[in-house]
Amino acid sequence: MGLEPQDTKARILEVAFRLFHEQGYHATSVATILREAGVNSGSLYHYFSGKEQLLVGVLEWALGELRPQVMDAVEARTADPLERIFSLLEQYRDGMKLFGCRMGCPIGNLALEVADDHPEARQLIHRNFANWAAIVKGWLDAAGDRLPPTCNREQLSRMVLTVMEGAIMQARAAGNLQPFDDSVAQFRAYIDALKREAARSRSAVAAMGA
Amino acid sequence: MGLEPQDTKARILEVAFRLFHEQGYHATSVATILREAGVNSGSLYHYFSGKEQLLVGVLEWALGELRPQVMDAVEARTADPLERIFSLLEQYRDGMKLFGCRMGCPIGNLALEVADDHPEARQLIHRNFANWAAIVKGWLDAAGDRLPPTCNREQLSRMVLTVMEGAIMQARAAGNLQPFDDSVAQFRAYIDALKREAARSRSAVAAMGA
DNA sequence: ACTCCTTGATTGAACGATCAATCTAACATT
DNA sequence: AATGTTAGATTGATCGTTCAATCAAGGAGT
Repeated sequence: MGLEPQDTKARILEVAFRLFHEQGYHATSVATILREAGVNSGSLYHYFSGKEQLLVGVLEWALGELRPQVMDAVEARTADPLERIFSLLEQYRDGMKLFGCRMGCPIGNLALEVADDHPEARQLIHRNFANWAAIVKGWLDAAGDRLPPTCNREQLSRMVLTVMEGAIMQARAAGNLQPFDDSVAQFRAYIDALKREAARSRSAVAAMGA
Repeated sequence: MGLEPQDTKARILEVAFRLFHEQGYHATSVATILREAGVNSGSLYHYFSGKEQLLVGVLEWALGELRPQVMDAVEARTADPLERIFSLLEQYRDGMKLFGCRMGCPIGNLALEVADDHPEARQLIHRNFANWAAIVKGWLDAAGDRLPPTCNREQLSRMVLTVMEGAIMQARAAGNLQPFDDSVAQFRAYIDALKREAARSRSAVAAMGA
């Protein structure tokens, strides 16, 4: 074929990622991956020693996809660092709406399905989460004194991920976006409270300086 | 046998619930359920038309277990309605710690694994969540004017579930409880902010009345 | 008390389908 | 020729499910 050498492996990874996202890990058969990727079993087992290592490969691949596929779009669309958080949440919301409140977060799904049984996969899921939260923490840092000086921004960045994953889970169960919107509304109320607290802190410092 | 008629069915439900929780739905084979419950396949298919209907049975059974197995313990241990929320979160934390950050919430796991494919199961998962959140909303209502009058308590009760599920997911991925504790700490900061706001609102009303 | 019939529960071997994985042979490029 | 890659039939195990047979228990009729 006229395809370059690494093309088959990339196609396997993309298809596997998509199918794991759509159906879950256990519900996705190797045969289905092969069929949809247009690849024979020999090729798959040439690149991956088994289904479990394919999962590992997918999670490693996902690590590199987060920034270009998700975060760059958010940063391009929204300049304000705090609003970027809600822009990110809205982007996941759009995805949910597009798929009829299905599928949700590909990493989150795998976290609950395979984390207990596959240590290597668990570690990579953790790194995907840490990667996600680290970018959000960058935005929180960029917010400077718009957040209170006492605010633990690493903690808060994890909270953002918590809200997103919990909100998605409930939206899937409900079959509609209301639990998602409710959670985001409450989280915005929290951020607003933090902003007001920071404003009081700033004016107190200003009064001190005067 | 000396066993009453419904004993076999109950044993199947309990074992299936436990195995779905430990391993997930797809990863649990009917054969394993049969073996661990000490039941033959014919008996299972006498009570349930298939694995999918067994899942439905498990979710219906879980509906009735929430209050006696989970919520009653919280209400007995903690009287203050707002603190009951954190007592509930701590109870799930204890469970996670006991199992080495594994398993997590049985309903949450099924939500992400089967909600898309089994409409009847999705609806029951939703009812389990709604049941959980409704009890929490009862506590929020009982908090009276310790929360701001503008506070949407139904929204907030969903937020509590969001925090728990998101926190559990990250704790499983990390293999430790820090993301869980971080999320709860942030949520406590939010509740504290709401309490302060309510206090300001009360004193304002008092000033009006004076 | 005795037999007959029904009912619901249980047994466990067996089924076809599908699972992940393996194998050898062939292909492409260098 | 050597190496890396692909083709695709094939393996044995396991999957969810079926089904004819068995068992225990309880009326109904005599």
